[in-house]
Amino acid sequence: MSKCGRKKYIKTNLRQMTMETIESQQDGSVTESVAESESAHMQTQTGQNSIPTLAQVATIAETDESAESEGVIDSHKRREILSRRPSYRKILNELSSDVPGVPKIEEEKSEEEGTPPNIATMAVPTSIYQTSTGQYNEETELAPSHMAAATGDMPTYQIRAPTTALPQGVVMAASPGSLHSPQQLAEEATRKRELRLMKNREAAKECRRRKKEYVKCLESRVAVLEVQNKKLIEELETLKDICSPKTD
DNA sequence: CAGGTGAAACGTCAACTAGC
DNA sequence: GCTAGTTGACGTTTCACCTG
Repeated sequence: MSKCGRKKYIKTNLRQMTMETIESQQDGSVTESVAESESAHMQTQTGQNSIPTLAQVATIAETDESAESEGVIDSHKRREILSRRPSYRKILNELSSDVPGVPKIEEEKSEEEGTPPNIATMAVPTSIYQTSTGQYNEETELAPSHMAAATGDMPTYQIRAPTTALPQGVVMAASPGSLHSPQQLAEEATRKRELRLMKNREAAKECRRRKKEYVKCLESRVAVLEVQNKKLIEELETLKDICSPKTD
């Protein structure tokens, strides 16, 4: 098995193991509350798109097993198993409204406002074009970064910070209807694709950052609840001692 | 020191949701 | 209905650490 294949295997199983762990810890005290709140969010926030129950997972897994034995892998079934959960921002923000100590995930402001340190400050032409629906989209040209940030062979691309006013040299791109030549159409398609990729790249980074924050938050919550649980157990023991004195 | 390994981060795709 | 945003999955790269 290749390295990637192994990692994939581990990742997939890790997810499954996590679900199993939550199930096996249902009788636990602290982990239960976390798992409960987690699953509650999964079920309440997404409605029909919520994470399937463990029984459902097991059922689907069984059917999958038989299907796989026949050599048929249904990607839709896989999707069902690995269905989406609500965004980390939502989960955490809801948690924060329930629990005062839980911080909210805020939009990156302080760090990301202004020019990021590794942005290449070369002049990049930025144009804004109007879509068919009348929306103004910012068309940011991709600029290969010549900074040391690029460690790999692939060039890294940086985003110019959007500006509210139309910058100099802004070109109101022609509407799709006015693009005649196939070359223009191809260029437009390429630009759109690059823009989409660039946006998604940034979105993925942001998503990962939120996920890390979310995990940290859950970990700290577990720590707090563990302490609470310990205290309550001690209190219970004390009360037990008081209520049932030894008859020596 | 070269090679193996695991973890983390990344870019991309695709499915999905929310907002308009 | 369309579009932008979100996120799981996957493949790749990079880095640190370990071992022979």
